[in-house]
Amino acid sequence: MQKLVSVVGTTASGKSDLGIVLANRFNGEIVSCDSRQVFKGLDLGTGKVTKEEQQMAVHHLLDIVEPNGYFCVSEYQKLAYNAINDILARGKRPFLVGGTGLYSRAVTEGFNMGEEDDDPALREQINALSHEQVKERLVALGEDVPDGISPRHLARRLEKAIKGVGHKQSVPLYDVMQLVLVFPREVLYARIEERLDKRLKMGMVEEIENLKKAGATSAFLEGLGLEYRYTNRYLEGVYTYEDYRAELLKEIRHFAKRQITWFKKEKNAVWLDMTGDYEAQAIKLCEEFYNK
RNA sequence: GGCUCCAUAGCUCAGUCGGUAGAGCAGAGGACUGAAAAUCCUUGUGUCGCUGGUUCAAUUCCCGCUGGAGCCA
Repeated sequence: MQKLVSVVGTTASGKSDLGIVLANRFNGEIVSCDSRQVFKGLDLGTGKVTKEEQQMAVHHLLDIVEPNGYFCVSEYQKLAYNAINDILARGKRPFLVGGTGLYSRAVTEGFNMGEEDDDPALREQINALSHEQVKERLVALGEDVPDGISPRHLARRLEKAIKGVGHKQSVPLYDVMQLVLVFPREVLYARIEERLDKRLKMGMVEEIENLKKAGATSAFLEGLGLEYRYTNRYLEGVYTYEDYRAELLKEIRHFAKRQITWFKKEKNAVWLDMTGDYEAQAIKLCEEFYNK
């Protein structure tokens, strides 16, 4: 099995920078693993690497979807597999770098997603049902209904049950080592705040204002969450600037917490303490992994 | 200087017609295989400002004190 190093971590944990260091050190290329950076024009708000940084190492899977467009895990997985295999075929090393846990897991664990066709009509039909009705239908189909599952997840289960596409065993395609970048909580929160203010100063609000002018819908921006959702609301006059900043800051912290919860279950993971000499450690870990 | 109001969880506040108290937010933990920066779930003991009094019993009533807000001068 070919080797794949994956660099994950919370927002503002320094993934992009470390990715570039490792790619340069090991003759590698970066496969971005970020559900929002795939969109064109979402730059400051997603923390996308700059054009200059993209010169420092080859980056894949950035700017591949138009704003307002649809994108999902299965599509990501396909594209990521292609990018990784292409990099390997050219004798280089792939580095999966990004904070979208579901996407990275789809690749590192090899989710078996099959060839399920989108069925917007069915989804619409299910979305029209109440949470209780969805439960009843699942039970009627003989499916388990776990406690505390969110309405959206349950709806998706019903969609799968109706189509008869069950949960298939994952099939990993690569030998994976994952680096999970971690900061102590207080340090992370301070970094998040510092970075938000930096982005605001660099014109994040204007970026999103321009996206709106170019036709990005409120529904699209709202669905993206965080920077895009709250900046959109601010531009629509829902918040004062002060409340907008405070609210967004809080939501980014919540998001980071959810990411940590997710990463705690990652397999083949090494947690990298970012307050130490993490670059040297990461390089050493990669060397050991490649020589294994 | 006089009068009035306020003082309860990290924050904003509710409440106890006297039997030691509860919401929202924050914080913490968790779920999540085709929307994932999304979508959800769980979690609240704190000298009820301090002192004294009345009472079987006071955070709740009364006196005083301290701090804050307002009004009159």
